[in-house]
Amino acid sequence: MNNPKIIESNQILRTTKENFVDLTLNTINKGKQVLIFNNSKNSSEATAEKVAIAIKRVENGKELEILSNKILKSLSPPTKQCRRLAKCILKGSAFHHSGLTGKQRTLVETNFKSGLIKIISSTPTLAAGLNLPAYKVIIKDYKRFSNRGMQDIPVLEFHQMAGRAGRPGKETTGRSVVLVKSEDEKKRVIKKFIFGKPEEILSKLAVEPTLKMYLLSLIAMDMINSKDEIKDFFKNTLYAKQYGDLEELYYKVFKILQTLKTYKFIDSQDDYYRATRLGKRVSELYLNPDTANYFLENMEELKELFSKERYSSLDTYKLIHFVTNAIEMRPLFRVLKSEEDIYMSKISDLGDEMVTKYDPFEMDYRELMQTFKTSDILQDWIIEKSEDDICEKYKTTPGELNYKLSNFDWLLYCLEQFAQLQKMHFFSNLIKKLRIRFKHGVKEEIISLVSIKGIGRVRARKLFTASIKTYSDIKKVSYRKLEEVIGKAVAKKLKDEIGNEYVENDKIVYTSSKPTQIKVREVSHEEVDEMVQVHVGYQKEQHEQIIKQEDKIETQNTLFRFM
DNA sequence: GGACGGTGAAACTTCAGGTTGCCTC
DNA sequence: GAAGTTTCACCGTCC
Repeated sequence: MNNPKIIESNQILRTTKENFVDLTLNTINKGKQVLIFNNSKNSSEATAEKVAIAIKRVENGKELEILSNKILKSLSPPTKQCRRLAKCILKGSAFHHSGLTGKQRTLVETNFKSGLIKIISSTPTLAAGLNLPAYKVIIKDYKRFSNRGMQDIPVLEFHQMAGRAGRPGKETTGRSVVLVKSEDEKKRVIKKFIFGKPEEILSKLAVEPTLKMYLLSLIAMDMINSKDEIKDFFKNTLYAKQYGDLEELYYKVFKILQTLKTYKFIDSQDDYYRATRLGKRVSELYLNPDTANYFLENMEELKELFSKERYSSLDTYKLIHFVTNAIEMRPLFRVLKSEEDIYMSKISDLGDEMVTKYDPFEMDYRELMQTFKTSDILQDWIIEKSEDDICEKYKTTPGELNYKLSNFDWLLYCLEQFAQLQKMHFFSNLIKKLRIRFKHGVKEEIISLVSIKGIGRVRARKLFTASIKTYSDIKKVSYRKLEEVIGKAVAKKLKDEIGNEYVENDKIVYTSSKPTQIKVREVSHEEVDEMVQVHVGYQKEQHEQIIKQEDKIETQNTLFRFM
């Protein structure tokens, strides 16, 4: 292969797509670091891999090996993505995108800052927010796929990326390189991105869901209550300054106030608006009022679903599907072409049974398929499918899965709160249990085991399979047996803490006098219910106290602000 | 002649992001 | 628009 021809002109180097490897190697050979920006996750991984392959020798091999191991062990068992990243890390090259877990991202970021990692190939995640400067920035793609085909990224974003070059206080210069294919393209890029004007920042206040949320929270905090205060507030926003059309904004605001009233989140008297107790809670939960209303409207039906003697896994699926339909779960997992048939038949089999019925005027069919795919993924998580299997089956990544799980957990929490407010204690307990299952990704039968410190879904399943099903089983079982199941280190820790035997100088000591620091609790199925009951009772008590105080304050005619 | 494996061209598919929200120990 | 993946036709080899 010929050497790359690199022509320097202004701030742009003309080269070919393949030559980013040479550009990178040139820089790291001088002991400096490189950031490479790509337009897709796949591409950022492939780029990091290509660079890693081209690197023949690394400094700090031992430290990189340790880091590579940490990356690999950040998920148990490691996924394909973990293995790919760990392999790249051995050469000091890494990729960074939303598919990485939080832990992996932090490891990549901190070790790039410390200088151990020399190259990060990333999607635009790194351009915004994170302060990770490097001597050289390579913008491999300045176009990105959108609904209208490949489009130039915004000038502002280009500047964000290019602006990562140079490390203030450490170096006096930095270099940004953008890869183009022709002289004409080079001219266009210089004109648009280097000398062109960045886009104006526009207010999104008038976007209805946003406006609805903020309006409710402003009223709930008693920041604006009267019609005049509301008008005055919006008159002074960036939106009003930019668009000037206040009448249209006021029209929207008062239409939304009407909706919030219908939802019973606010009430009004003589053009004075106050949030109801429910409205305040919705605002505190930071939940979109439409979602809150959607939850509340369907509470009875959901409660019915679980009031039977025994509920089925299909009932749980219905609940998952119901929550998945909340706007906060958007964007949902995309349905691939090869999966369309699966979801079409799923919809024809189960569509009518779901709590949320399909309305073609509200949602398109593709999105409907996505609600089922997302529900399937969440369902697989709580029946203990491994992350690797889930990622492989649904073509997704651990990072995206975690993100969706945390969103889902928050929505379940909101649902649980509404159940409590409506005194549906049985239903609220059930959601609490489901939240434990989502937190750990486990079936109901091992909930009690994952409540023990140091026991996650993998170890809990191993214990359960070995007939060690409860806290007292752990206490009763011999250290040797425990060691066989979950390994020496964890077994020792558990026995030291909770067992009637502990390990000293590699010898098992039997005792009943060792001071135990019990950080764990035995929780059987029945006990989970009981604990939840106690907890609910306690919360109910607290809630009643708050209400009493609130009434007292209100009767004293003092402005009560629910913080 | 049929089964199998390797190869390469053509057709098809996919493509970024990730706050905050809550609770408890 | 580009890169990656899948599909398919074709060819050579082996039994």
